[in-house]
Amino acid sequence: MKLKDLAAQLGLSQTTVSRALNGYPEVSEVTRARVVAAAKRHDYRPNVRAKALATGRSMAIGHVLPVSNSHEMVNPVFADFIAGASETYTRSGYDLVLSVVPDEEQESHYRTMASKQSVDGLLVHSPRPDDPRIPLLQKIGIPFVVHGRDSEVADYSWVDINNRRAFRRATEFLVDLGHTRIGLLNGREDYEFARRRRAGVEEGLAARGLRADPALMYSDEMTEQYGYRAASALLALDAPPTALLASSTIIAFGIRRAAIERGLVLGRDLSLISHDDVLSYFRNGDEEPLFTAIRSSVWEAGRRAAEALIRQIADPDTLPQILLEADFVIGTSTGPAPKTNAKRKA
Amino acid sequence: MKLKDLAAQLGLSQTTVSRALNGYPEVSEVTRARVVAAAKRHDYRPNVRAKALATGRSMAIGHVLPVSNSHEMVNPVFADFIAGASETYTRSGYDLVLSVVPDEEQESHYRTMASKQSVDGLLVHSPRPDDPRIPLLQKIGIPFVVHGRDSEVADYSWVDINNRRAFRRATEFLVDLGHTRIGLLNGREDYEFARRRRAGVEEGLAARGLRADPALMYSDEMTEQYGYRAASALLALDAPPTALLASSTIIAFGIRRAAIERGLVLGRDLSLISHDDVLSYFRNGDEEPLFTAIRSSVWEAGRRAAEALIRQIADPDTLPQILLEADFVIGTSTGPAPKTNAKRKA
DNA sequence: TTGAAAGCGTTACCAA
DNA sequence: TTGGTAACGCTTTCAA
Repeated sequence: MKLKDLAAQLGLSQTTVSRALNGYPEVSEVTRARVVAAAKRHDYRPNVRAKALATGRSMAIGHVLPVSNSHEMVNPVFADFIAGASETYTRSGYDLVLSVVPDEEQESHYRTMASKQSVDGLLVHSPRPDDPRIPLLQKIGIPFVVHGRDSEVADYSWVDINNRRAFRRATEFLVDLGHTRIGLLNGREDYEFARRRRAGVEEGLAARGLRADPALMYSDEMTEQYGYRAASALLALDAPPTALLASSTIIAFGIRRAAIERGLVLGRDLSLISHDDVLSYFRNGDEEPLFTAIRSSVWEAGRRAAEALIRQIADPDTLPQILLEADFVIGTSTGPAPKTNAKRKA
Repeated sequence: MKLKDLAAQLGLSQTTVSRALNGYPEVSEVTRARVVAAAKRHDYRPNVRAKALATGRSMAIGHVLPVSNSHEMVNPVFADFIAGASETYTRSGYDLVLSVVPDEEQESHYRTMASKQSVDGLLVHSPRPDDPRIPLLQKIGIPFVVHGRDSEVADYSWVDINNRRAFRRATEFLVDLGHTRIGLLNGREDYEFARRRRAGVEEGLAARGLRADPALMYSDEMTEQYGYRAASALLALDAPPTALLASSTIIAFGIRRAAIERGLVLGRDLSLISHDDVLSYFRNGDEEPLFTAIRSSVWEAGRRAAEALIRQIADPDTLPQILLEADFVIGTSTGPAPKTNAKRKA
């Protein structure tokens, strides 16, 4: 059933039917009611492609997920973020066009999307410092919202986690448990989020009168192997850390492996806190565990980003804004610092 | 730059330019070369919407992810599956249109997609037994591939994990470690995958001369709370299980919580194997840990599903087929059965 | 308040 | 091997 047929059925012109269905004011209410009823009766749905061509709007929003080829893997937080966004899009009649693209093809992919005109707006994930995608999109003039941000001051709309505060809080939490040697297994510090996390750790230590020990701080691509190797190195030190902060779940897997190998029990011999981690809880035994809480937060962030983007598409003069700065830390296997420093063997 | 402009520039008709660019044979190679060069020079990209309208093909494939409202959450395996699919789509020029839809709106959502004609094919996730979506799609006549399957015999193309064999193997593995009381925290057994998992466990026990104990088998919506409550109940038994099989990562979280609360150490006091789980490894210390392996498998499954779907779109007469029956089990915190049955207190 | 007709940017049919 | 022109299904301008 297409517009033409429907119009013929009703003895009206396509124009009128189109207007009636799209809520234009210059249609008599009597006519509109008739049209709407008929449309419902015949289960008429406009062909989106034709509509898109005619209006110039595709009613679709693009999300481009970067995957590092080095470890071909999707960061799990994206799933919840996208789910939240999708929910909003569906409600507003937008489609979500997802593409998973290797890091190095990001920029060309954005160009393609823009010139194909297949989406009305874009959601940018995982920005890097001075990310070239951002000026590119600004130049192209396509509305976009960034999940994360590429620098301290950002002149675009973004949604982010308060990485600095989260890691500061986690650090203070550990110090208050009695830990004094706290290691950080960070992501690559040429990413803004990683810099902010490191800054948070340093602030937290300073706030408790401790100094950051560079020997306990690692930074690299977030892989399981990295977590394993770095943790192994740290645990082999004469004065090994009693607590570790991991910048991702994946890294935490590696840490876990290293700990198991040495016969260490997490939470007793070694405390572990991992951001965007879903393994365990600060608050043991709560009915609403933290891992549910964080996933909901990410979900919510996706929702807000989507809303902002839709608003921006509708009104391109919308000013850039901070949409959400969620504040959470997820803990896994934390406990007080052990009384002795004795290294254990597997 | 549109086709018209490009044609004008070249002093050719739109028809010829279009043909040259789309690889039609009836264009002289000289002309084609000229056209291709000019297109590249002007960075010409056809408008996908116009193309879609003209061809009737939208070059997009829809994935509809179900979320249960009860625990608003996305199953993490979808992320890898979709990433794999996306990779394939991108290479073939397809877009991936993702929608996350509450369970109860699935069917109407599929109808909408079909009548909007916004996608050329669909990927169906999480089928239920006698899933109404499947006859619906068959009736509509839109190509689709199912991630999972809704019954023992399926007359459509699907990709799935060999749930039965995986759980059978896991069970045998545990028995061989000396476990005799093995609990199962299954998903809802009105899903085919859960039935198959249960069958696998029963087969595994039978193969080792043991009988399944219904008192050790639970089945419910896969939530953390369920995992916690069921595990707590099991661990409070006079003869508690020494090993548990969890049907999902989320359930394993709950089990972990229950175990911690009772002071049990996983892998020593209680063995835990969880399907689609990424927490730990059968093969401790391997350089390629199993959790990487499983994610790659799921990724690969997505890739294959996508390829099959594209093939089916190109040739609607393609016969339904089984595309992959991946065979793996992921273990977390497994170890030999404890010598004593003494219950420990937290 | 309604309708005719001209786009929107392609592809595809039919002639040349 | 090329080109003219009618679709594709809708919106939107302009007239009535």
